[in-house]
Amino acid sequence: MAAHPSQLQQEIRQTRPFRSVGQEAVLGLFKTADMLRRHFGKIVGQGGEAVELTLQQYNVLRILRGAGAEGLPTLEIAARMVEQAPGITRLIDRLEAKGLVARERCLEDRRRVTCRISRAGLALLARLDDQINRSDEVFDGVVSAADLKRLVEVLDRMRSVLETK
Amino acid sequence: MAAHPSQLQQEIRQTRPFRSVGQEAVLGLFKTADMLRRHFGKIVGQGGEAVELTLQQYNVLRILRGAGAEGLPTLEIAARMVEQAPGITRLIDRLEAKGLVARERCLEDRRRVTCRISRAGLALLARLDDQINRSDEVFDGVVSAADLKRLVEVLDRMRSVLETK
DNA sequence: CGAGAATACTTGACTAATCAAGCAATAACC
DNA sequence: GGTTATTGCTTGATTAGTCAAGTATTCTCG
Repeated sequence: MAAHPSQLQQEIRQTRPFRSVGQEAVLGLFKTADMLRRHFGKIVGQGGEAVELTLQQYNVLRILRGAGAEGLPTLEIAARMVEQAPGITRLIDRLEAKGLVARERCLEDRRRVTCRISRAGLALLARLDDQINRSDEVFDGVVSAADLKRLVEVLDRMRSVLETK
Repeated sequence: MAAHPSQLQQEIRQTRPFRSVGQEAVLGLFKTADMLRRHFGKIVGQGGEAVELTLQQYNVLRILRGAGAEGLPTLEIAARMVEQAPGITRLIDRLEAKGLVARERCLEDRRRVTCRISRAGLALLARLDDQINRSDEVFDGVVSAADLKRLVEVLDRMRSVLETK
């Protein structure tokens, strides 16, 4: 059974078959995520001039836009990131240097630093919204809504397993 | 419908619902891949001493083990990587420095550099095999083989879309 | 066979990620 | 109220990733 090589096998020019579906799923996940990262990275990384963002920086701005005027402390941002960011301080340093985020020490708890998105940050996000929203729907027509929903559920279960590891 | 927040929404502490299933799938993919990367990265990154690997370095070694004694030219390795690696030369530099890979100029075409895995490289992979194979099956019991297969297919379709972008 | 294009890397300069250690502010406990 | 622990970052050192430009070798075609 399954004598012909899978699509992924061809993509990475692998002659031997995968050891298991589990392995193929893991590698497929890596490769798909990598391509997606590059796709979205290209969008946020071409603001021209000095307003190029990395995906992580973009994620911070999105989180801060969602948080509104009261802002969020640094580590709360880290906790909300899609991808872990141990270097959150310097990540935000760079956003502050570009004038996209403002920081100030929190008065109630002086250990904390409250971060807020600036007007320039909001403007930049607004400029990117269209392209990003369109890209979020890049799979429409190729993968059905039902399949996407199943995908989301499977990914949820996968992360539950990984959380404990 | 869907009044309660999704698992992913809770994970990233997002109050607003996602704009679409497409968006949720993309973010879920990023987050799952990030967790998987860290999980596998921990395995290959703890060889102790000076034999710690990154996932990318590990991938190169796996490719070279598969290629056998005749080895592979540098850019052919790059083409076979699961995740793109523009810095392939220096990636292999580091493997060579650790004595895990040997390189030599190809005689038929002197532009090429043939890379081969060393005995030490093979030994290192052998030491990691068990843990990696077990991790490839980390989802067994949580995600059915049928679901994994569907996942693989959906990911294949996603990458087909992204290839042209 | 000789000029120009293409291939296969390599290098330099810069940016970003990672881990461990450190420091100041607050909380918890006796 | 004084010590200890915890929290919330910050910094330093190291490693890795990215893009553009450069070099050597081979290929193509008149």
